Amino acid sequence: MAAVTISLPDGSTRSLPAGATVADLAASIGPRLAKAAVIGTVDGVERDLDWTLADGDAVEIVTAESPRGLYTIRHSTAHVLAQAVLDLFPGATFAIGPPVEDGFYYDFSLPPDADGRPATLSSEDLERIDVRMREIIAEGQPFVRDELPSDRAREVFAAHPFKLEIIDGAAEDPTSVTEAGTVRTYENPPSRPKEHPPFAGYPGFIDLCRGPHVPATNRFLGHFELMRVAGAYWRGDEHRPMLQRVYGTAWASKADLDAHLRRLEEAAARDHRKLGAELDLFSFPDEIGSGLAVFHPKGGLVRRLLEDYSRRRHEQAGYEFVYSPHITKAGLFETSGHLQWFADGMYPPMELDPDSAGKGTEYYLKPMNCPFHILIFRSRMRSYRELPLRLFEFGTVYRYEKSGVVHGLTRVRGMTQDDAHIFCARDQMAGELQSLLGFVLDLLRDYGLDDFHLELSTRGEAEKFAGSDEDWADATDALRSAADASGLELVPDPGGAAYYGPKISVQARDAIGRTWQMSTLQVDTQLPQRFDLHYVGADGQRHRPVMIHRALFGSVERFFGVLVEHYAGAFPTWLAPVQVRVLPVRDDHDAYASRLADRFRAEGLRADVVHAEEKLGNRIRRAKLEKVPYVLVVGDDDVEHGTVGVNPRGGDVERGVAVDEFVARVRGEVAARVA
RNA sequence: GCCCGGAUAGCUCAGUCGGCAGAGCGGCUCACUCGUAAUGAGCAGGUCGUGGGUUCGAUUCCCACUCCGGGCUCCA
Repeated sequence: MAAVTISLPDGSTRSLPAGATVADLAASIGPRLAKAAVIGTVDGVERDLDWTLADGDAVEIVTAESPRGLYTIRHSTAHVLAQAVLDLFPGATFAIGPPVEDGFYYDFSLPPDADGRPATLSSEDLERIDVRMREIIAEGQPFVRDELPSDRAREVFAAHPFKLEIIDGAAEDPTSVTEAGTVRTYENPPSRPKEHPPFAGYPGFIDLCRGPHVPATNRFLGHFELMRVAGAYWRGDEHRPMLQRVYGTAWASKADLDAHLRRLEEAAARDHRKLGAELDLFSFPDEIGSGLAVFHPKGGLVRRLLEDYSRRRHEQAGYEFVYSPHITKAGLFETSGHLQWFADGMYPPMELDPDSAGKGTEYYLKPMNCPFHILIFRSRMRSYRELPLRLFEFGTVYRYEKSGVVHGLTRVRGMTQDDAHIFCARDQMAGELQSLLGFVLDLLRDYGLDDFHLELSTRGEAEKFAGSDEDWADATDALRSAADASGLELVPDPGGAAYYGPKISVQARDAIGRTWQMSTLQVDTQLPQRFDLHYVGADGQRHRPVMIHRALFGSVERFFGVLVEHYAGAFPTWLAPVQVRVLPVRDDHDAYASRLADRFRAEGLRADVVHAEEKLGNRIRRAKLEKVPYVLVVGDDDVEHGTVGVNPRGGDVERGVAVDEFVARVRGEVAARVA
C-alpha cells in the first residue's frame, strides 16, 4: 500500500499508510495525543479527526485546551443544544449557533402559542433543555460530515426557513459555508430514530455547518452550563423577527468550567452597582428616573478628586475652562444638525414663552456640549495666533437612551462629560491629535489604567453621515497617523463614526481583563461649516478651522464606574474617601486617637476615628469592609511612645510605628498616586 | 424600543395554594472597656414598587405603568 508523508509543526515528518486520517496520525504519535486530539489543522485549515490525509500535508493536532479545541467543543455543544431544543419543542426551528467567547449560543423560533405569536423560552425551560442535552451527550452520537447539493439541502431543511435563507446565501452564518451549488452538513444520527424528525430523510438531527466538530457527542462535551435565555433579532436586525437565544458556556474539563464560574462570581462581586451601594458611593433613586444617578458624600468625594486632578492636568496642557447652560432653543441644534441626525437620542422639547397665538419657543436639553463651545469660539473674531484654542468643560448632557440599554453608571441618561473642543488650523490637526493622544493615555495611566488598545471608527455605507468624502478621508488619515504614532494596537470599526466625523476611541482593559470604551477623539469638519466658523490667518484672509472633539473619561459617571470595578472598590490611597481610620483600643485612648486624626487632617489626609463603643475586632472588620487603606489601632503602648499600630489594606500589621514616619509614608503614596 | 425575569424592612432574602407579614445584617438604647475581620440583651422599622380590575376579602390572581437585572438593537 502506498504511503503518505505528513509534516508536523516541529518540522519532522511521518509516514502513514494511504487513507490515514487525522486521528490515525495522532495515534501514531502517541496514545495520549490520540486521546487528547479534538480536531486537526491540515495546511492551516481545521479538519475533523476522520479527515483523510494526502501526501505532503502539513498537519497540526489540536487538543481540547487549545483555543481552537475549545472553539470546537463550544461549537459542537451548540449543535447538541439545537438538537435538544428541537426534540423538546416540536415545530421549533433554528437559526444560527456559533461559539462565542467562553461559550456558545443558538437562536430558535418556537411554534406559536394559543395567541398566535411564537412561544418564548423561560428560565425553567433551560433545566429541561440541559437534561435533554446530557442525554444526547451520553448517547454518543457521531458527528457525520456530508456535502449536499443545494437543491437537496433545501428539501432537507424545508421546515426551517432561517436555514433556507442561509442556503440561498441571503443570510450569513459564521459557522456555515454555502459554496456555489453545495452545502456542508453535520448529522448527529440518534441511536434510535426520533418519532418526528424535523428533517426530510434524516432520522435525527442535522445542521448546516462548516465544522469541524468533535468526533461524537460523548467525546469532550459535557462540561457545559446553560447560562440564560434572551431575545435576539434574526440577523441582528431590529426590523426582523425576535428569536429566542440560549447562551451557554462550555469547557474542556470540569475544573475549567468551575474556574470560569468562579471568575463570573468574582466579576459580580466587583460590580460597581453592588459596590456603589455597599460603599455608599451613589444610587439611582426610582423617584428620579431611569439612568439618573445621585452621588452620595463618599462617591462625591472620589468624583471630585477625579475631576480636580483632571482639571489641573488640563490647565497645564493649555486648556481654558468654560461653562454652558443645560438647555437651549431648538435653533442651535438645528444649525448643528443634532435635530436632523441625533434627534432619537434627545429628550423631547419643552415649549416655553407662548406668543399671542399660543405658539411657544422650543427648548431642548443638550445631548452634547459642542454647539455651546462653538458659540464661544464665534463670539468674536479669532486670530490664527489663538489657535489651537482648547475649550474645556465638565458639561452635563442628557440623552434619551432607549429604555432597555441603561446600565448602572456605564450607560446613563444624564452624564457629565469631561468635554473639550479644540479649534485649530487644518495643518495643525495632525500634530494636535498626536500630542492629544499622548496626553490622554498619560492621564489614564495616572488613574491606574495602563492596558489600552485603540479603535478607529470610520464612516460606513449608511446615510447617517454628513459631509464630503474628501473631508472624511482627510480626517480619517489624520486620526490613523496619530494612532500609528502611539504604537498601540488599532482595531477598525467601519460605520461606527458620529455623524459629523470619524473618531479614535481608547479602549482600556481593567484589572480582570474586561475592556471598556473610555476616551474618544473625533475630528469634525462639519460643525465649523454649519456654524460658518473662521479665523484670520497670517495672510489676512479668513480660514475655516477644524474642530477636534474629545473626552478622556468619556463620561465622568462611566469612568467612575469603571474605576470602581477596576479597583474592586479599593481605591488607591489618593482617591480613597477615608484614607486613615484611627481605632482607640479603649475609651481612655480616645483623646490620643482624636489628636492623631487632627494631625492627619492638618497634613492633608482624610482621617476619622471610631471610638470604642464596639469591640476592636468588629471595628477593624467594618473598616476592612469599607476598604479603608490604613487602619490604625492605638492603645497604651502607643499613647506612651507616640506611635501607632498600622494595619494596612492588603498587608501585615506593624506595631509601634512612629507617627511622623507613618505620615511621611502615606503622604508619599498620595503624591505618587499609588496603592 | 424588543424578548425573558424580577420588585416584600435601610441591605440580602424567606413567605402567603386569596384570610391581620418573617429572618439575618444594618439602625437606636442599655450593659460590656476590650491590641488587629462579627460581645450580649432589648427596641424601633413594612399602606409587600404605583395605579386600576376581579373578589366578601388582593402583598398573593388579571391589566397598565414605573424601576431594576440578563440579552438584542443602539452607545460615552
